[in-house]
Amino acid sequence: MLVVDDQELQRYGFRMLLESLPETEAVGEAAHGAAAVRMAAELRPDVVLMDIRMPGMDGIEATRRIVASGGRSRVLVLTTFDLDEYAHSALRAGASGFLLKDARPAELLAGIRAVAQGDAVIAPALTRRLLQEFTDQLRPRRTTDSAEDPRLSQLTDREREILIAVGKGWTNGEIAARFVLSESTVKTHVGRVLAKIGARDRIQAVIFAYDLGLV
Amino acid sequence: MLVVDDQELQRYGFRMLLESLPETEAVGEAAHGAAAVRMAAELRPDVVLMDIRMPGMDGIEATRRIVASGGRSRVLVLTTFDLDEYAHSALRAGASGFLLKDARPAELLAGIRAVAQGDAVIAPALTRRLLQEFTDQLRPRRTTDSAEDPRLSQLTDREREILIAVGKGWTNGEIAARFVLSESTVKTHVGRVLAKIGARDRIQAVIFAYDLGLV
DNA sequence: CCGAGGGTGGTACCGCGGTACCACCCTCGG
DNA sequence: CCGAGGGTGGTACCGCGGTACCACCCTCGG
Repeated sequence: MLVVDDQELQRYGFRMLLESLPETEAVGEAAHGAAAVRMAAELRPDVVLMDIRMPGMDGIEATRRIVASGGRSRVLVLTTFDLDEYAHSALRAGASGFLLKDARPAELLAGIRAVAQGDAVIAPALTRRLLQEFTDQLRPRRTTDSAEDPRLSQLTDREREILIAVGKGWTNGEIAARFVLSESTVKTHVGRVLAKIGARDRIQAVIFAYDLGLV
Repeated sequence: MLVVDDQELQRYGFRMLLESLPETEAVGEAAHGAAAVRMAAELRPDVVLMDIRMPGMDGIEATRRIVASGGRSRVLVLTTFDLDEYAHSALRAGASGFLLKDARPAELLAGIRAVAQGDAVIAPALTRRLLQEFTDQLRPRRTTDSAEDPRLSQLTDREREILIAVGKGWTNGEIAARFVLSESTVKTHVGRVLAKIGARDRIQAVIFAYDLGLV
């Protein structure tokens, strides 16, 4: 276990909390990122409690280096700020968790245990946003983009469906089969889609659909 | 608060746990998805505790409908299985949380509180995988993919150039003009590219190029 | 020196894609 | 009630895309 924070009082608080746990062995301390990276390499702690805002190398960069070093250490970022930017950066840097310092001790301890076991934890307030983004990426974008690109908003619902099908690489015949239409109808729809979005052929429609994230 | 589970004993357990909370008011119960959807519409509970495996309409579908109905109800999925499939489906269906039934009561309660407040919770064991996928999606694809996809490495330099040109939506004639080739030659190259990457037509080649980040 | 493989070019042929029309039905708002 | 617009379906026609061949040249390694 390694506690990284530039404020001594804060380190002291964590230390007290951690030493109350039966399973926690030694606790190392570091006051800034560079020291954290060095001590993580020496002590090889299971878990590193990492503050973000620190003079010199910040917690994000320190996390990146510790994770990149390939050791078994897992980093749990603890910060007073619930800013999205920080959380994102921390998670991209390879942190196994992101909690707020104002979490109750029980939550904090549960989080530490989870990270020690190889799981991950994220503060509930952040989980919602993360989930939001995640599902946004999974599900096809909706009305938001339609407003962004005037060409898309010209399309009727049916035409939009057809465009997405074209974007998936389906032939007119396949689209006809899946939508239970005649191929003529599909051709008509595709033709109108091409005209409206200003595409020369369905290939440019595919590119258009990809660029707008429809597929 | 609405508890949805096909096992009466399980519902009883949750009920006992929930009624011990000061902030919890009434608790409704449903034994299958259809009843859950109906009761959610009537009772308008803050939180719905949803089991996945149930006879008839399962928890995923019930979640989808409750969320789609636009009410204020938030769904916390509770299941004995930590299978990725379930979790993904549940989250895509719009669930605000996904916890395992074997979580300790304190975690469960914390999860319910978080969801009631509009936050989201995910079981630590799942968070790790979700994070993994999330960060995988965030980072841009680069040269690594060339090595990753064996189909790309089969292409000669010329064929790769052609593939990229196809991905830009150029016709054979345009490619011929820009590369100062005959259209026949372009056709030959395109044909070989399609064969090597296993594409039916140039449209699927375009999609292939996009998916690999070539364009 | 020779063979393999990549790059180029050609011919012949078919089919799907795309355009240009037209027509009919349904729904909905003026 | 009627007209507009969306959805559907059809015919006719052309051209590009794709396949199946074949051929020739160049480079490079055995």
